Amino acid sequence: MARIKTEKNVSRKEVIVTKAAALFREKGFKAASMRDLAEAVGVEAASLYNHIKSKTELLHELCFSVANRFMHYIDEVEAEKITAIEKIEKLMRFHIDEMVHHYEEVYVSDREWKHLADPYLSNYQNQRRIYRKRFASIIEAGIRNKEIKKIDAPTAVLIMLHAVSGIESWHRSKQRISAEELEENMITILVGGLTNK
Amino acid sequence: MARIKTEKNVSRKEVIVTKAAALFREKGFKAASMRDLAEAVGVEAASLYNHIKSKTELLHELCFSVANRFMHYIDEVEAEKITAIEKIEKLMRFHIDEMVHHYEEVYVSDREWKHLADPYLSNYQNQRRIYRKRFASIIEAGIRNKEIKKIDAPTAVLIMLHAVSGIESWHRSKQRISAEELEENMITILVGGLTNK
DNA sequence: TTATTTCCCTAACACGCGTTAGTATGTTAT
DNA sequence: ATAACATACTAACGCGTGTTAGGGAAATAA
Repeated sequence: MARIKTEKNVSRKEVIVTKAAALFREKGFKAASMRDLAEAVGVEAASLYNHIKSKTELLHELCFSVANRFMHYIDEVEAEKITAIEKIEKLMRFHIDEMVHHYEEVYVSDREWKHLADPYLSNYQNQRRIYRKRFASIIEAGIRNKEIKKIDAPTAVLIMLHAVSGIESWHRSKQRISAEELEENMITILVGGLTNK
Repeated sequence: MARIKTEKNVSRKEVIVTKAAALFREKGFKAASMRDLAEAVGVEAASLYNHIKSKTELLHELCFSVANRFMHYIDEVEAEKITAIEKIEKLMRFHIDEMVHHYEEVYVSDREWKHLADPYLSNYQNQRRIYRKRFASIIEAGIRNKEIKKIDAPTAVLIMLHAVSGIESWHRSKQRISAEELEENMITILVGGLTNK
């Protein structure tokens, strides 16, 4: 009889969630079937339901675990006594690291959250909106004390956040350059594009 | 009896393709059903098949019409006798305009091409790869004659192209700033981020 | 008007989906 | 060894999907 393999301190549910992230990333949430997932896990589809409540629950878990990580990090950064540019650089490095090291999860939560159902959907959208507002506030503070070019802060946030998702292509292209080089290049262009002079 | 309304010089098929773009953008290709599309068009699902061959054909048309526009434009730009930075600025402005004025199509072709079937899939992926290579070559030329910072060109391309897709949020947020302001801000940050000094 | 073509309808198909019920097997605790 | 539990299986459900067939209505051509 097949059995879901677990390593120490990893529940069977966590194994499923992880495999789901990879599958949702590859095929998209709607196109990925529970039978696909079962096969990836090495078990029959019905057996998954001993560990999870529904397919959507998998998406919840992915989206909110990612969202929480970003929320906690921006809490930290906001509290630090450093320049606006330094805050933005820290945030961007965090985004890049997350996209590099937790690729599947982050990608899925970024692209597939539309398929969440209320009340999770509105909740998620709210968190996203708030996060962007807080990011924009940092930029605006930087503009006021002339660290940063006079630009529209919300637009700058859009650019920053979406640029990071380009790392998807880096993953697919088999990492032609190292993660560190990737990070430095992105910081150079993006933070450099904001900085005054 | 219901009938698909057409204006002059617009075929019924074109009406369907346009509505499909809006629907695929809103729900995603897989989640959008032919019955949804039929309702949007004002007709029964089966009736659509008098005008189209399949659901996938709709995706083909969208993806390749967008891809062709970008390919033709980069042809033009490459042929011009202007600096690398000017070429990049022209390309970026084109990307932004396309994303602003043909939002649904461009968005769909950017996010849903995964659901194309071979041979269209490989064809599309190829075109994309080639386009990015050509874009990167322009950047590399700019680096050689010191117009542009010493950065990894393919990474810069990723950033540029993905940043543009942030315009999606601008569309959803009901266009707080004008399209022109949006464009100028994006150019300032992105082209500014590349430029040497 | 009549003949022809274009378009849309209803009905139905085969299929894949997420999920549940009921049962058997393997693991852990007594 | 035996009881209790966790986890897997098979079988099946109701539903929504893309698509086809065949017939009737509306527009166009004669």
